[in-house]
This record gives sequence, structure tokens and C-alpha cells, in this order.
Amino acid sequence: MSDRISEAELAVMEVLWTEAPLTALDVATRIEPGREWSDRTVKTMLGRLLAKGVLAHEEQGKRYLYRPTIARADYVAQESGRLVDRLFGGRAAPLVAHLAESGQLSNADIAELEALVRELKA
Amino acid sequence: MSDRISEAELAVMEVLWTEAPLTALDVATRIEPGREWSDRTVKTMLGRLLAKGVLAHEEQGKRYLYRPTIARADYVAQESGRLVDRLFGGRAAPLVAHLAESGQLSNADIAELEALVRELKA
DNA sequence: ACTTGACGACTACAGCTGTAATCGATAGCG
DNA sequence: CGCTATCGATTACAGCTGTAGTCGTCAAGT
Repeated sequence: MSDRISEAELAVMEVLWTEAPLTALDVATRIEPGREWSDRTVKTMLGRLLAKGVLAHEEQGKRYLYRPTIARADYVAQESGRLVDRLFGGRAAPLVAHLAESGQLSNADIAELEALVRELKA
Repeated sequence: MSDRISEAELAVMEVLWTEAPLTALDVATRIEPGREWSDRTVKTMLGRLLAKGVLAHEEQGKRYLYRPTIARADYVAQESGRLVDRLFGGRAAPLVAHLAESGQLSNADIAELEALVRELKA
């Protein structure tokens, strides 16, 4: 249940987080453009994701319909946590500080953060 | 210059970001405890990091002294950016919002963020 | 019923990763 | 001056990843 999702596999998960259940070919046609994959490749990914337990499939005639077994928010939380642990000693504020220092926060981001902080304090 | 640093390799980089230059064995003895590596393994990592261009070495007698060629802050910026791109559509504020929602921000973090935001607006 | 096409299952294979072991040169010890 | 301990360099090898190709089956069309 706890195998990691690789970067290529993530492209498949994103499709199924957006719309599910889907057949293998439906997933293939919805894979983000720019990633030119054969449908074979997509099927391999689906198989691996099944093996990792993050997808389930149900039969529909001779096809399968795939759907995620984990929520995107949970995945995102896990990955964010990993980054924070690995690079910031487990504390989130230094990450934000770092994003700020390295100029990766736009003015819109800052405004949004301000609103967020106000909300968090309440 | 742009090969990625793997997770195990990162343990070696952390040592050298803390103290450099060091010999291979010095690195091995300073590897974070809990990661029980033979010195062979550490040497393999050093070799790969050299090949990836993120370490340099200079001769000292029959040994080498290793030192990073990239700053930790740059690495951290790159990895943070990757996460934000992959999971938050390149926008940092949603990451913070997510950390907040998933309860990964302590009160201290929030206070720190508030100070940060105030500073960013100035 | 035979053929053909659509599917899933299995197989392929090179490059990266984690985790070392072996080889060859060299330098210090005796 | 020869033996042994050290080093770096090279090699090993299994599991994961990216990117498919092949095989066998079953159903639909002719």
C-alpha cells in the first residue's frame, strides 16, 4: 500500500483524479499533451499502479475501468511532507521563507498568503 | 550539470554542505546515523556525484578531498520548485494553503509566516 | 465457422538507484 | 626490498523507471 508513485505514473494518476472511472484507452487519450506515449506505455503504468495498490479496476465487459484508491489531497500531503522533512528539517515555515527568498512568490501569491495567514490566526 | 541528486546521494551532499572539504572516509563517518552504509557505498555515491558534476575533488597525497560545487540553497530552490510545479501548477500559495489545511503548520509556523508576509509586503 | 481486431498479460531492455565487492597501484612497515 | 594495508577505479547485481513490443484469447463481423 505504500509504494511510491513515480513521476511518469503521476501523469496517469492525474488523469484519473480528474475523471474516473476510465478505460485504459480513455486514460491514454487524456494524458497531458506534450507527453507522447503509446497506449502500451499507459497500460504498463496502469498495471504498475494497480500493483502498487493506488488504483483499482473493475471489469466492464472485456475491458477494465480504472479508478484511484487514494485521494489526490492525501498524495499531495504525503509528498509535501516528504519534501519538508528532507530539506527543511520537518518544519514548513522555512520552506515558505525559502520560496520567498528565492523569488518564487509572485505578488498574487503574497496577497493570497496574507489572506491565508489572517484566516489561520482566526 | 543538471543530473538529479537521488535520495541516498543527498545524505552525502548534506555531509559536505555541513563541512568541506572532506576525504571519502571522513564523509562516511559523518553520514547521518541510522543509515548504516559501508564506506564502499559512500565511495560509490561520491563517484556518482562527481560524475553528475555536483562535487569536485582535489588530490591530497593519495587521497581526494571532496567539496560541493553547488550551494544547498540552490538545490533546495530547485527541488521546491519541482514540487510546486508538479503538484500545485507552479503556484506556491496553494502549497501553503495545503500545508495549512492538512494541519502541517504549527502555531509557531503560523506566527513565522505572519512575520514573513509582513516583511514581503514591505 | 474463420478471420481479424481489441484487450489484458507477459516480456524486453536500457538507464538510474541502492548497496556493495574486487582489482590494481602505491606507500609505509619491517 | 618485499609484504601488506589503503585508496581510488572498475565491476556487480537486483529492483525501479521509462518506454514499449509480443502473445494468447475472446468477441464481432463476414
